[in-house]
Amino acid sequence: MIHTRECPIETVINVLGGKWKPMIYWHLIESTKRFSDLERLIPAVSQKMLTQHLRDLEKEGLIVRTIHPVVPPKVEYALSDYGKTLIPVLEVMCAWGENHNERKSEESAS
Amino acid sequence: MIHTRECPIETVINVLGGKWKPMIYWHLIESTKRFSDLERLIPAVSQKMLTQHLRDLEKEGLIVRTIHPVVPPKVEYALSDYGKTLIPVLEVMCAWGENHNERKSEESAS
DNA sequence: CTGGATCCGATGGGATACTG
DNA sequence: CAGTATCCCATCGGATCCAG
Repeated sequence: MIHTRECPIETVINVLGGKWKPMIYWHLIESTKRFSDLERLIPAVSQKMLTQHLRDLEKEGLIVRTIHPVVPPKVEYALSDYGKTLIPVLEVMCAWGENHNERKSEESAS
Repeated sequence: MIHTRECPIETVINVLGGKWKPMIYWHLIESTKRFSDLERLIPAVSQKMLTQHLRDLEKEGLIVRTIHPVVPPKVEYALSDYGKTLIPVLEVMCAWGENHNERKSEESAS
């Protein structure tokens, strides 16, 4: 089978490109979170998008979804070992992004 | 003035998030390019999106647009000094993206 | 608590035609 | 050569309602 492999940079953008994916991922770096935790930590996200983005990240193998068979339902999301390999990438992106925001602030203040 | 500063990772995604922006940027790393060069190098991109993405990248200060007042028109696009600071970020993203694509290829081959 | 289903507006991007 | 203008469709994301 022939893979018309996409540009690797686009790959990263596809993986993190959803509106809330970076923030979801960011919170999971700190620790495992429940669905309701993420809702609380990211108040502006809708249930629909939170669910959808979590499914996307899971499908890419970056996070692990654990269902505890209890009542009421308890579902936890955590970075997979593989997902953790993205952390250094995030840090580099983050550093540049912060600098870029600084730059735009100064420019609008001039 | 208060800046509600966006997540730095989202900043990077906003800057590179257009469908063709990574590829445009990638080609400009190698050397200055004319509009028609980019059209030739990225055959699938429409004139509209190429123009729009180039304007976006210019607005962010990453590339410089130079108009040579000659007939026929000649316009060149080049990375700005500031734009070059993104190169290391791109390389990190690219490395991870390649690995991720590999991983998905293997998984679909199993 | 953790979703799924549905509807709807906003945005992104493609196709085509036209212009200095 | 290097665009601009217009129309159109697909996808994204928000709001709301429903369910195990």
